[in-house]
Parts: sequence; C-alpha cells; structure tokens
Amino acid sequence: MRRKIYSDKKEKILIEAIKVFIDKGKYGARMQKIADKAKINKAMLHYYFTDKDTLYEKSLEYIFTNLFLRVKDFIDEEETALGKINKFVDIYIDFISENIGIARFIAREMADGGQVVKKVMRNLTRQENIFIPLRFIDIIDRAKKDGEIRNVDTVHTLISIIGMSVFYFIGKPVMDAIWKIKPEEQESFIRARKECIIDFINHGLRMQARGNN
Amino acid sequence: MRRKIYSDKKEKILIEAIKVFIDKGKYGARMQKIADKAKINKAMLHYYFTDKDTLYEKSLEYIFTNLFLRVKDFIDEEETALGKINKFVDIYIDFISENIGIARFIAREMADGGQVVKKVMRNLTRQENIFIPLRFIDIIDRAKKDGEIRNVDTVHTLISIIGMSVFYFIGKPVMDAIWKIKPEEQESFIRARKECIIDFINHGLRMQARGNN
DNA sequence: GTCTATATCTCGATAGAC
DNA sequence: GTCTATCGAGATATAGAC
Repeated sequence: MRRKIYSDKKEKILIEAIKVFIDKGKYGARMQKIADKAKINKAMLHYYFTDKDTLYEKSLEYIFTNLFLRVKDFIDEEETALGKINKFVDIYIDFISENIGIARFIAREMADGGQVVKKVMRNLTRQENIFIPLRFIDIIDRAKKDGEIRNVDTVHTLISIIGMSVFYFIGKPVMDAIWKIKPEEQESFIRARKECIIDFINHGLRMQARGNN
Repeated sequence: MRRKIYSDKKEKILIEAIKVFIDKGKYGARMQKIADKAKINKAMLHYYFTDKDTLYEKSLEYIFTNLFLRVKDFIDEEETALGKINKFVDIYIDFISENIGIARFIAREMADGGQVVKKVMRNLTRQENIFIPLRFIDIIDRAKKDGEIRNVDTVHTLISIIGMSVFYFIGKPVMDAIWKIKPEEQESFIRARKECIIDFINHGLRMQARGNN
C-alpha cells in the first residue's frame, strides 16, 4: 500500500538523519554525523538534500507520512465513536513506543515554533486528502449528537486525549527516573499506561447510565 | 518568603538567558545575544557563569525553584483530594500561560534527554525538602483509600493530569494553527482548556454516586 | 569587576578533480 | 554520482590591559 517516494539511498539517509535529529535536535545535529551513519561523505549529503534545513524538513515529512498512513487505515472502519477513540489511543501509543524518539522529535520541533511541521502538514493534507485531527473532531461531534458521550468541548477533549497519550514519551528519560521504572518493567508500564488512559477516557466521557453501572 | 539566591545582576542575566534559551533552545542560543539583552559584554557573562552549560543549568534551576515554590504554597492547605487536584490544574495552567515559553523550555530539555533537569531536580529536592510529584502520589493514594475517587492507577493518573495540562502549551504555535485560534480568542480558549480538564478529571476519577448524578 | 581584542575551533557548504 | 580538500562564517572562550 505504501507508495515509494524515495530511492533506497535517499531513504537510508533520511532514516539515519532522523536518528541524529532525535538524538541532538535540529541545531545540535551535525551533518558530518549523519553522513557517517548513512555511510556516505558529507558532500553527497548536500548533493542529495541541498542543505540542513531541507534535510530536516524531509525528515519530518517522512515521519508524518508514515504516522498518518498508519492512523488512516483504521479510522474508516465502522465502530462506535468511543471504540474509535480507544483504538486511536491503542495504535497511537504502539506507534510512539515502537518509535520512541519520534515523540521527542516532534515535541522539540513544536517547542521550536513548529514552522516546519506546519508546512509539512499543509503539504501532506493536500496530498493525502486526510487531516487526522479534523477527522477526530467529526467523530467526537457525532458521538455527542448520538448521545454516546457527554456534551464536552470537542477540541479540548481531543487535545486532552493526545496530551495524555504522548506526554509520557516526550519526557521519558525524566519520567522513568522520577517513577523509578526499571528497564525490565517498561513494557508492562506502557501497557498499563494505555489501559489507564482508555479507562480514564471511558469514565470521563461516557454518558452516565441512569441507575446502573 | 522567597529566599534571594542571586545578586540582582546575576538574576538579570538569568532572566535574559532564559528568554533566549526559550527562543532558540540550548544549542541555538547565542552567548552574545544573552549578553546583549542583559546589557553586559560577553566576557562578563563568562565571568559570572563560567560557560554555556553552567548558564543553562542555572537557568533551569531558577525556573524550577519558582515553579515548585508556587505549587508548594497551596498543596498543604486542607481540602479534599479532588479539590487539591482541581486547584493544581488551575494554578499550573495559570503559571504556564503567564510564562508561556517555560513549557517549551522544559519540553525541549526533556526531549534532549533530560540530564540537566534530572540533576536540577535532585538538588532541589534535597534543598527544599519537597518533591511535588511524590506529594501528589500521596494525595491520590489517600483519595483512593477514602473512597473519594475510583481505584485508578496512581502514577498513570498523575501523568495523565500533567499531560493534559501541559500539552497544549508545548505545541502552542501548531495548536493555534490547527484549531484556528485567533489572538483575541486565546484568553477564553485557555479558560475553556482549564474548565474542560477539570471537568474531565472530575468525571473520570470521581467515585460513581449510586442513584443520583 | 569591566572591556577589547583575539585565539581557537567547529560546522555547513562548495569548488573542482575524477 | 563520488570524493578530497578547503573556504569562510560564526561560535565559545580567554588573555590581558585597565
């Protein structure tokens, strides 16, 4: 299903560039380091991606393309709104914990003002004809109308859901230190994280059943 | 009540350094720029704070000292646990929205691996004999025992609360673009953010009353 | 404590041969 | 397309006069 956008060599460069950007940030990243990891020399790096800004932008674009395509697949499946939201949390956290640096990459970019991410999202929206956040707005709105969830503020609820899902991963090294999570406990910690968020959402949003529950 | 830790001059430097770190990040920040804004020359900057790493660390320490002292004041006041949590969200969001860059500063530091923030927190914990996150653990634990809130996972619930509170501010420029928040709407948006989080928490955590509501 | 001048170095980018 | 060598900007940090 995935369209091949880049040649193998360019893709290899992007993958290594992303690792270095995750590790050091846009300004801390070194072109030399990226070239080394991609096993090419620095001149070739500039040959393929012109300059650092371009490489950074293409790296973000690569990340978002994969993320959006992943979410897109399930979002159209028929289900209840709460089911969709639960599944979103499930898939989203899986994606982030498998690509543990990506939350940090995006967080840093946003903290930098998010100019590049805005540009990438604009392009991607046009290309893929899908803009995940707005699709979720629809889902929540409809669930309210159908009486499936309480009459909450749509946008703020969505921000809360994403914030809960992503925050731990942004601050992972610090979080793990504060809560004394040992390496061998990480997997179960993330599983519990998921369950707790979904439980929180279900109790926080679901229309109160009158009498029972 | 606040102890004076730094001379006026050093404090002035720290305040300006924080602004530049917020704007450009640790690696993007320029010592020259900080010196200019603090109205001293670059040599004096090194005279007072040795090098960039030290200045960065002291900047973070300054931020956390103020943040912790602010939260410390109310946390001892007697109240219900849900009341404390609600008030925490209230004060926390006020602090962040008044110091809009600080969330970004901390987010970036955490994305960088959080080594410095860990060190600062360790020192501060010793000094102030208070470590806010652990105090909140106690609050939530007691509320569970008292039957005030449901039997949720304590740590994950706390992470969720902080994540909901802080996430919008980390990604503010991008968020405002996605949700089309105009400058004149920001104040009411933040007010609504606060209300929605508190509402979410209360519905998500409170023990279900049997029969009514 | 203050300031000018400068040493030293690192990095992004490119020229130019192959 | 590939690679070596190098340029030149711009950064941190400091020496040394006052």
